[in-house]
Amino acid sequence: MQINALNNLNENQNKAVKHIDGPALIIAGPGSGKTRVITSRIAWLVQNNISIHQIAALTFTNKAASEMKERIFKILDSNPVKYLPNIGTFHSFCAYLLRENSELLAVDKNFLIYDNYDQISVIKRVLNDLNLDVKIYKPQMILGLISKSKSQLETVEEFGKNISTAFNKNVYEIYKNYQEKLTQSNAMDFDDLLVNAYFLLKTNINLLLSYNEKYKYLMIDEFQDTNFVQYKIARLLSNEHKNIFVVGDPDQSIYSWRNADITNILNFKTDYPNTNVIYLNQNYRSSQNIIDASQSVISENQNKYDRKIFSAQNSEGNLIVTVESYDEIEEAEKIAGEVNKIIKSTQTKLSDIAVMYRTNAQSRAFEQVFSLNQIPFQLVGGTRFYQRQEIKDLLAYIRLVLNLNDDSSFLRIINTPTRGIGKSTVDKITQNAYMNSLSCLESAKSLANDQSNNEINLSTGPSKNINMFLDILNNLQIKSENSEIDELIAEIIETTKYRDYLISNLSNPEERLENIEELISSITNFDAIDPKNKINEFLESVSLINDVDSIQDDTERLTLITLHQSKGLEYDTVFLTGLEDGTLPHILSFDNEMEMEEERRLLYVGITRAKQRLYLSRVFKRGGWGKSEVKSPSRFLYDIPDSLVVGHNVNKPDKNSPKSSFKRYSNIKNTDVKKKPEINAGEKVKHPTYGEGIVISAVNSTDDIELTIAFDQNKGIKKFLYSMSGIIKI
DNA sequence: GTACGTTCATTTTTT
DNA sequence: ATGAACGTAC
Repeated sequence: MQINALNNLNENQNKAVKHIDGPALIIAGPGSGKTRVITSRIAWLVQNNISIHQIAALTFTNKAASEMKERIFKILDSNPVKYLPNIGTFHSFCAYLLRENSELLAVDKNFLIYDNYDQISVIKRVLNDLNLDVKIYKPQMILGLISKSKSQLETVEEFGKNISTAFNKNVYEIYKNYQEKLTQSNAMDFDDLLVNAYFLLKTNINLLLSYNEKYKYLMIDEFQDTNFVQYKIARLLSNEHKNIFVVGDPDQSIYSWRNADITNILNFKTDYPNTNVIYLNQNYRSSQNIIDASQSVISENQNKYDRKIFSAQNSEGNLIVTVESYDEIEEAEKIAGEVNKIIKSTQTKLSDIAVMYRTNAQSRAFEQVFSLNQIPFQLVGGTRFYQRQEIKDLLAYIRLVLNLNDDSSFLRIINTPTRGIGKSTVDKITQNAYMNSLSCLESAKSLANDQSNNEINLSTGPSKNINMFLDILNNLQIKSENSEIDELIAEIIETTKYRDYLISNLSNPEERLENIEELISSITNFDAIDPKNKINEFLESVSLINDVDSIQDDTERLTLITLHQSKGLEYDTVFLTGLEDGTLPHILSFDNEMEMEEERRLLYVGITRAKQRLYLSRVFKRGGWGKSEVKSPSRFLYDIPDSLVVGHNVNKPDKNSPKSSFKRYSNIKNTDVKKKPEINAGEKVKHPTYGEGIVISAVNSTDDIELTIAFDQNKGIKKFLYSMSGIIKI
């Protein structure tokens, strides 16, 4: 077997790759080739007669897993890798373990994986059952507490033991009911996958031994983002052979809100006494200027891993470019222009360019403007394909047909399309289900048919409608048993008149119909490991992978991606956008020092994705929910030295004043606002592009004046920030 | 009881 | 933009 991956490794990388016996901890900076080291090591092991099946490689994100598979695939030049369940995320690996050994658990092999949407729907139902206020017991927050407890391997009972406040007592009740509902629906949430896999291995010694025998070598990428359960699972899997090889960078830890635990790295050496620790501080990715900028940002953190990253490149590279725009549309337009310029004047391809942002909502403006400018792009995550209403509806039908206990799906589609089963009937169904420990479907069936037995009564109209719905389900079930999945979907659309519903009730019906077509083709083309189990495998991939938008690598596209998802990736040119206080750092981390440091690491991750060109973009005003807010520059921008930046630097106007005059964690003033004369409604003004107009209104905002101006001819009414607009009085 | 229009509040990151 | 909550018409 010809293996080329081991060429061109430096001394330390080589040492890491060839360190075979016992535990190894690789602390590596950005761009040091972490994934490359892992894949090279796998290749090297294979070269030394270890079967690829004896190696388990666990990653944190799907992207990382598929990247790794792709690389291994290239190195080994053969394709069993594609289907290997032992190279993947922790979650998919655990789901695999659980399904393989479902007979040891009290669960059906085809358990469902409840995603965030399903989880929230369950929590809301529980709150309804228990008569608790959604405003106080915010579902997302409750889920956070439950997740935290689970990832500490605490049981529900243990959670219940340590409660002092009335609030926590209710959280405990919610948690208990939540878990019961999941069990009843034969479903697991993301944390259950990990927890159950852990207990499965922990309590079945023979099983554990067999997996220790099976997986002789264990690799973990992005180790800084593992949580407690994941670490415990890793310990079990490496229990016998102790060939555990982990790679991580504490400065890139950005998932603490998901209970990622940095102490896993710190304790590693204690837990594995013979650990070989290798540091990789040389950066092979970025130019010196980019590295310098990243260092200047990260070095302001108190909790910093102390080390010096140095570049493998000789030249300093391009200066970092700042982009300043009026609002998010102009930001997207300027970046679109810059992208076109780069494509025209350099060798850079669209696939070498990424636009990154803090929150998914920020992708909207880019989608709009790039579509308009015919710049092909690929949206990673975002309002994901599988989160779309019409897709969720159809998947809910499929899920319910396969598993009648799936209450989340039942409640989603019981009246979608509307079929005369309104809120009060649904309330009765869930109430009856709660009181008699029934699934919602059973509850509905009994309410509609044997009314004598229940305290709750339905009148004839809703009863008839429920039975109509049950008939539809029955027919679909029969259909599902003797036809292909695309026929089932066609049948669903047919019998529910979903198309009519969609056209008359939802926005953008054409787009939604296209999405349904895409769903059908992606199911049809889905490559199942076990073809007989195709639909279940597909549903699992929908919950766990959720990433189809990013699989299309056949055409040249620019990438739109959140900073979180960008981890582990690299691009020739990176546009970091939304560098405003409140966006990055996000406003919700303002009063928490730890979270603020994590936001800083997030920017660090973003900066270090760039190889050659880095753009830092911010706006003066960002729209949210109808409203629009004046934004100050991100406080992090002030940490990047002037000398590294070309364009308008936030530091420049303040050049002579000492930096300490600037209060880091307090409200920062927009220093870029020019001194301006008064301007009032009714005055005549001139704009550089739109020409002459009349001020309709002039409203003072934090640091500026918001102008609404009506222009001559057909240019219409436009809004500006005075300091940015170039508007002059005439 | 249901459908449908209006109003009001919401406001991160992901497996 | 989206969903819950409320009011109104059938």
